[in-house]
Amino acid sequence: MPPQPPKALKPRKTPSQSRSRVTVDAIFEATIQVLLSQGMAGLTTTGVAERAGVSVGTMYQYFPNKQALVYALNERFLTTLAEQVEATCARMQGRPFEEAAEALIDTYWAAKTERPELTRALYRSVAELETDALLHAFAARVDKATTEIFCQTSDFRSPDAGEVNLLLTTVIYGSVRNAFERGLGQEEISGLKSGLKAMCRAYLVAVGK
Amino acid sequence: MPPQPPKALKPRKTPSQSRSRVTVDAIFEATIQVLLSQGMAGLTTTGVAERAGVSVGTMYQYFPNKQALVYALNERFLTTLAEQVEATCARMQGRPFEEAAEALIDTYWAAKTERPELTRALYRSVAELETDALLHAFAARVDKATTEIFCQTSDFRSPDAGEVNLLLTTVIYGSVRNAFERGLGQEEISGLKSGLKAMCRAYLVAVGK
DNA sequence: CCAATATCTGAATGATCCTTCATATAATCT
DNA sequence: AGATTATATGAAGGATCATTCAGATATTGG
Repeated sequence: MPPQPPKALKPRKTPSQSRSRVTVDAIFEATIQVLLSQGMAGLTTTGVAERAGVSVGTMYQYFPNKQALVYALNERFLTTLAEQVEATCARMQGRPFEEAAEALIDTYWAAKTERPELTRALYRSVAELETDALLHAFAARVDKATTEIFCQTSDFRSPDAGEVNLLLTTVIYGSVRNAFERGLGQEEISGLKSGLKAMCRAYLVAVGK
Repeated sequence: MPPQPPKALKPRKTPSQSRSRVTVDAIFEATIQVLLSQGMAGLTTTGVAERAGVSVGTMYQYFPNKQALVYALNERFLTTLAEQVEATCARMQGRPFEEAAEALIDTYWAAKTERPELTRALYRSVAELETDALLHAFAARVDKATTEIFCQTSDFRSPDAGEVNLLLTTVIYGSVRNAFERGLGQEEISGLKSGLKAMCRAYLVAVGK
């Protein structure tokens, strides 16, 4: 594999007939399954194809290479997450930021908790790809949505709203991830969640208008 | 490579003569260099050996396989970090927790900032290994050190000290990591650092004795 | 029903690269 | 110095896989 530019990560062809849409879905689901059971190291094109019940060639009709597959998978989930965050922000328009922050935490948490093992697998898979652009775009999109909330309803005094926004986003996102990467029990996890909320609330109150 | 048990991750042999200690150091440094320039995907045994100026066979005298090499590298850094954390905790014995928390943040931050690119590379490399045990041991060691501080000097009321400790550790560690994974400028980074401190402080004050 | 188009197949190719081992050189010890 | 142990060499073996392509099968539109 050539070191830097993995050719292209973009899909090769978009399905037009319904049977190919089924195929692509099957490939995605198979990728998830293999990722869950074998991890990124055990993810082979033939393995995924077999699990999906299609031939390798079919895979290559939609994804130019293996990494494009994992890339697309992550893109899918990040897009969904971004939409959920935007929805939460829209719903929280005009509410006090403490509430908005809590709602954001709930949103992240729910998204990651839905399939915890998959969450961990995806976190790992991202590390082995050229996903900087993807992650950056996601971060920008989320920042935009949250900034609107934090700026609109507020007149912060000391640090400006953008800074607070970056801090909250970073802390929330990072903490949620870290909470997942430790192998914690259910009680500890939910304890962390409410603790994180309390922390954000305390900070906002201390620094707030 | 067999899916699950990567044979052993333990070193094969410990150097006894001084020339072999030099060799092992060279291998470690070469691993770092390759990791920095090619990433985990471009890390090959022959590549590392070449960069280190030794033959592949030599590498295999000290590491049973490629992953053991990366494992050992991470182990080295985590051990150093754990020692630094313990030192910080020892130094902070008896001081108010707000100060202790700030000192902890400084310690983490300094460790990660020393070689930022290496930090990112190691974060990524860990994802592709069976490092659960390693990370768990590290987490336990750090938890132990910080717990002593937070329990000793304090009589918390509502959530118990252990919970607060877990929360702080998770938030600090996760936030530092996330701060690194965004590609931020120097000003934003240091803004985040002080913001994180303020947040921990606000939380501790709000919940504290 | 017949083109035209979309989708699928999977053996064969070829590249990569981890790992071994028989042999060589250097250090240490007695 | 001779024997023993430590360390180094790197070509060759062999396994794994990503990727291609020439040809088969299915769907659609006219």
